[in-house]
Amino acid sequence: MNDLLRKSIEQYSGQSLSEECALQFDAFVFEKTLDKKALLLEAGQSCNYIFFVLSGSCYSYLADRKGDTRVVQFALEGYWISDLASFFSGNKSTYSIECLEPTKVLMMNKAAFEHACSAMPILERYFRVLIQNAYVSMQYRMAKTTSEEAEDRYTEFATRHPDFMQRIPQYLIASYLGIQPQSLSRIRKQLASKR
Amino acid sequence: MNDLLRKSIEQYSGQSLSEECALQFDAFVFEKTLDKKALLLEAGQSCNYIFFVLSGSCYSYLADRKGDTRVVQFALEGYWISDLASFFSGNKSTYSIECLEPTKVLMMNKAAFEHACSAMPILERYFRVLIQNAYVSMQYRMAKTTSEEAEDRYTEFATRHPDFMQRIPQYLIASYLGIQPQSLSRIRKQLASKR
DNA sequence: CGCGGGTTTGATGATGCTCAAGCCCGGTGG
DNA sequence: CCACCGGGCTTGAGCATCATCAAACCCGCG
Repeated sequence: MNDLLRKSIEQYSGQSLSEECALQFDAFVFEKTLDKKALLLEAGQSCNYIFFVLSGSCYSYLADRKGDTRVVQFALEGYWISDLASFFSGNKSTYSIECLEPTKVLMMNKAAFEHACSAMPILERYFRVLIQNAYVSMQYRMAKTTSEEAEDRYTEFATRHPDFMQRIPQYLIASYLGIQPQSLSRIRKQLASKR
Repeated sequence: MNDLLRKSIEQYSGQSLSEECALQFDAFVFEKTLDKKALLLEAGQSCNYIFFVLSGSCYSYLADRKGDTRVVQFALEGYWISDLASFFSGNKSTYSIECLEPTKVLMMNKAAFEHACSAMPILERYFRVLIQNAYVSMQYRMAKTTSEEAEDRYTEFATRHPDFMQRIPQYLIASYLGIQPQSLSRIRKQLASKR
């Protein structure tokens, strides 16, 4: 089993993963390598997999009414990414997922997910905690977004995710934060002159 | 067992609930009745319960840096509400929860939650799906909030939650949508004249 | 009747968007 | 090796949206 994944499982489940479970899990997933700009998922298709990023990076997004892309999530190594609504329901996905760099992912389909979860309680727990955390931080981010202004959102993002700043182009960060790339450029200029 | 709760469990878990499980579950929770404006939780305390609303309504909120309250979630009958980060971690809560009306809730503490989940797989599944759904719709709401403007957010909210509109004061809906009550008033005026 | 919470209305101003142009830099093809 | 191209970042000017400050209004309740 991949080391990043093992660490993730043990960290979030709070339990250690037996060799047996690790082997069993590996049978449920497979690996795929993608070029920069390749799509892991295209909006409108049904999303049949959840993806665990082994190396590289990607992001999910949707098109707003004007056709501009709005970033929903970034995923570097060690993150899961998918369109969960589509994955669980089988309906068409609303998001697309694109690679920012050459990327390696592990893929797991729904049947595998269900089997793995019911066969190994540690996994059921792992995914529950993972989603719980994601939900909690999303709720918090939402409250911040509606109450704070662009500059604060940017500085908070920058301090919470210094690793993202190095590898993700500015215009995508702007989109994620809900501001225009021009505005973000001005904000950065502001901040630079402040200190 | 309360009927609303039974329906909720059966709907989200996709399974029917045995009488035995129902009785077992009831042993894990207790009921409480609160006045309008009473607090189910005060920010800064640790949140020891998750609450299921049997009748009445309430909402969670936090104070932004200016001290204004920002609504995070509404809960009518049949909804769960809590500060999950605090509930699971034991840390101090960032949200407060207040009743909008005289309200009856079921309360379940963390030990009961863990026991119930491990004793009854249907519950583990129920809560996982519940949180999954909450996460998915939160993600979607986030994308909308950063891309659409106040009027669109309001009309979407109004059409998705007609039941909320009847019972929740405007200034709280405004807060939930991230706009000022004055602005919402003007938006409503606009919309009224449009048709 | 008067108080107070919630909603409305008006005037003004700030924040961030739009449209438009220029710049920087890495990649590609001649 | 250089010129060109294009994607991303920057800068400027004008404008729309929404926040802020302030006051009036409405209405249920003690």
